[in-house]
Amino acid sequence: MSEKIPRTVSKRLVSYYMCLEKLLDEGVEVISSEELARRLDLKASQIRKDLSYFGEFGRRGVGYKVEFLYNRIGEIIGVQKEWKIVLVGAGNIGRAIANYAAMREKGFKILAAFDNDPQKLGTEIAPGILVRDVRELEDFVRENNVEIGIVAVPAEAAQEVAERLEKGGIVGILNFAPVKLKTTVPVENVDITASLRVLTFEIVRRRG
Amino acid sequence: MSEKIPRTVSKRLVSYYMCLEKLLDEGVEVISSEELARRLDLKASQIRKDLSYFGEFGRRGVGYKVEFLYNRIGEIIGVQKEWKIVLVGAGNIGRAIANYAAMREKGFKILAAFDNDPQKLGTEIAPGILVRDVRELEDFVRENNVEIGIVAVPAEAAQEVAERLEKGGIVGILNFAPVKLKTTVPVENVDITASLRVLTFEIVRRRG
DNA sequence: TAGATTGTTAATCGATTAACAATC
DNA sequence: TAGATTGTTAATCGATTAACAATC
Repeated sequence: MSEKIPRTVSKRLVSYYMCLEKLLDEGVEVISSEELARRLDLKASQIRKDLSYFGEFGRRGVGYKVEFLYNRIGEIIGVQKEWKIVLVGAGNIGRAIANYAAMREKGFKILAAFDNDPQKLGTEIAPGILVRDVRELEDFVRENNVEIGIVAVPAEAAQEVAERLEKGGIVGILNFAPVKLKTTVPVENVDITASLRVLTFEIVRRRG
Repeated sequence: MSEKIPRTVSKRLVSYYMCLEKLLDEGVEVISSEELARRLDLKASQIRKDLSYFGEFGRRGVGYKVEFLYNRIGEIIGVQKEWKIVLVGAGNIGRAIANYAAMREKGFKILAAFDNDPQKLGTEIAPGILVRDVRELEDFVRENNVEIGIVAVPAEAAQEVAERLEKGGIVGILNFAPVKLKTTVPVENVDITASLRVLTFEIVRRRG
């Protein structure tokens, strides 16, 4: 354990966590790396290697206790606490995110939404989530110790929004705008059009 | 050119295409691999290597003609035609996708939406996109030669929907449900909760 | 021509996997 | 104990990068 961790393990660790959540739900108490690999379509040795970066969580000859491993991985990836979030952009995507119940259940709490459309200000984009003036963004983030900003504004506005989030003290950004944000904090991108293009490329490739 | 193409180039090729689109918009006519790399935060040699799998598109001592390269990559990744799409699931995410104007502009045409909620049937989820009964899904896909299915239903229903799409003759799936679909056709996944978890993992990692 | 930049090779780097000793 | 499965090493595989000859 405790070498340099490959960048690729982050995504897999998250997928282990989600799979263990499901197993917990199914009432499975112990699982082997082999069986977990089968479910995730990976190699068992890869799972064991990935876990070994962080410690020893299993029992030889037996496997992994689902609940124990779930909790350990949860600690590693930072699941324990509630994350405070602001949503910037109250358009279609913003509304979809705000109404996405699963997020709240999993510890992601959207404190407020922001937009620059006067028509939308003061309305509720989702139950309990008020739309505020984007000019208040920086102050709100600072005053409420918001940790994550979700950027759901048009591409042209995204970089500026990111900068204001950073100035407010945000520590991570989930970006839905199709631009590469220049920031010092980590950014995860969700780009639907790009995903569709990767998909269609794969389709034409298979056609030969 | 024409060796086996690394799986990682797909995503990059798409990002080259999107960047060239922007350059075209800015009126840039010629670009070097060095400058393109700077914009995409990659190494110039990687871009040249990636392109070399598909042919020779540049001019030594000069660079790449933006429009020419844009068109060539467009051909490679399958941009030329209009892709016919159905959307399954008329909830919040479905509605956001249906109303996402950029998709239509980029050649992704949603022919219809499907849901099992009687309340929604016959309504328009977006201008010109009717909500139909999910029981008609397979026939509709077959009759209209639909190529891509977007799955925006709850996790429990996703696998069944995927199977019906496949039976109808779909050739690719964009999946928003947090499950690993078992299919024979290519699938691209968009999982917002998973993206948030990868982001928060990165945040706690940087905190040390 | 001289300077610039490609296309491609070969070296490096990093990630995956097989194999197996340790051990429950 | 015998059988099973982990944790870890070492081998393999694949992807990135530096370097440079080709050439515009």
